[in-house]
Amino acid sequence: MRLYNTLTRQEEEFAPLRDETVRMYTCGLTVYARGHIGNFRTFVALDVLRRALEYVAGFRIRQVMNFTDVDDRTIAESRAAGVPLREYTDQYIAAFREDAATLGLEPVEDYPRATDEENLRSMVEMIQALEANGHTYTSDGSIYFKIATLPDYGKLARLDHEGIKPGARIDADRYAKDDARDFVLWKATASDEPTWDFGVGPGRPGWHIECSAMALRLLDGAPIDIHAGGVDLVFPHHENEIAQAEGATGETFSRFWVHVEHLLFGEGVKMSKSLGNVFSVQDVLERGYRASALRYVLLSVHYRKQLRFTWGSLDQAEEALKRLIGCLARLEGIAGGADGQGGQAHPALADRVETARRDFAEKIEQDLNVPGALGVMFELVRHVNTALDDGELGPPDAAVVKTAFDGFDQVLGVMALRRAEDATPAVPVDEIERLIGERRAARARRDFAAADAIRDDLVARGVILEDTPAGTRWSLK
RNA sequence: GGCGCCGUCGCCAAGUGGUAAGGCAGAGGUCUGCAAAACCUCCAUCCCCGGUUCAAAUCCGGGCGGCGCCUCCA
Repeated sequence: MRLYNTLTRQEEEFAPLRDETVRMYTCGLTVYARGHIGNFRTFVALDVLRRALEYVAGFRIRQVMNFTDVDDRTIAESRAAGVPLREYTDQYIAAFREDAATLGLEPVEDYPRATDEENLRSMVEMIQALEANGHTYTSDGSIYFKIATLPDYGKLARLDHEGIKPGARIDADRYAKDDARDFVLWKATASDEPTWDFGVGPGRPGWHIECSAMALRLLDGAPIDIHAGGVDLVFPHHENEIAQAEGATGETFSRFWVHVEHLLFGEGVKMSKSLGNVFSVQDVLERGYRASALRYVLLSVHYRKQLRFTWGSLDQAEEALKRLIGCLARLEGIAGGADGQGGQAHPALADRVETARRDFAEKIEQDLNVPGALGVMFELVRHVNTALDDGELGPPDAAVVKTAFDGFDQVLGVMALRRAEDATPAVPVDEIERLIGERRAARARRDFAAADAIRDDLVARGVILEDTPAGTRWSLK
């Protein structure tokens, strides 16, 4: 598996350090609001990374994704809502889980929250280690990281001191800092804010410390294999995570850094809560699009390129997906078909399938070239459809092809999602089947008006009927 | 002002030195009670200008355009 590593700005061969198990930390949401589809672009891309490492490269996975449930925003919003912080963030964690399931994200092994006591304690321990190593100073009760004490500070983002934008609002804190880029580790809190006191004085954690501490605590120490997140986290968040973890332990924090590019909305500005141009997964669903189409869109651009999202892209994805699912449905009709006339396998097709499997894996192993892999899959779709049209594809072939598609979807996770959606149609399945039976009878007595009425009625209720040589097939709009 | 990424058919998007994958849309055809699906055929020389090379969308230089980071942010 080759992966682009932000640390070296190069593609490198990846393998886990220990036990064939990938120890991966993924920055999750700050839960002051529902995540938007830009956030989920990252999460879907990292889900594909996880699946590729698991099903293509064959590694075991131990992945941690955090929830930042304490910061200026969460505190401010929960206070505005008149709800305790924990209770306030609970609802957005629940929303995340719902959206993640809707998009078919594989659950990761651990979803720690910053405010869980064992996590706060490990943050305090890390701060104490940093103090012991001389990387900190205190100002107005807050503890800061002094970047001047770490010679290779900036190695990830590659920003030098002169790169700081003149006039930028670099000193947002009320507290005095020695250097504009010094950052807070533990923030002395106002009296009416949540406060914890586990050894470095009363206060709350700075944003960056939680990830360093939780990654090392939950992934058995440095170095972890992969640390990932959206590109906007490169600086300052990930740079500061490195400073904290390496300043405290003296060891490399993470071997690989993977960053997912932004999703841009419409004419091309990033989707972000602060810009107010956000749409959630639920918003997309409410506009009548399917989650599977959204996942497809999110998948269809390489993860290191900006993805320009438009509503039209969902329409295109929907059509592409129908082509894919249509082929699968035909295949299953053959595989389970009573009219299967037996066991002649087609070596030419078997070769095609084998080639496609190999090419697909090759694309994925090349820094997750999902669009390229989709191309491979669609070429196979065409060949399979042709064989199907010519009646040259029997049950044994169908099974082989079906297995290949299942393999593709272990990585893509989009067909299974589609299937799950179709499993719960608005019209009960037995009613659909009864109506198909009635229509068949109408057609048999050449009462096409009645037959068409049944079909039209079902279309109006979101169910599409298609007549094939093997019988009538239904699918959801 | 500093750093970085990107610019491929009407739309989306792979390809990064050997002569342009795939999806959507479109045109014509086959099949079909109709419809749909499917299949076949057609549909680009890669933002511009220079350069390197036997050979460049792919490398180098210069433009033009877009976006991101430098500040909370996936």
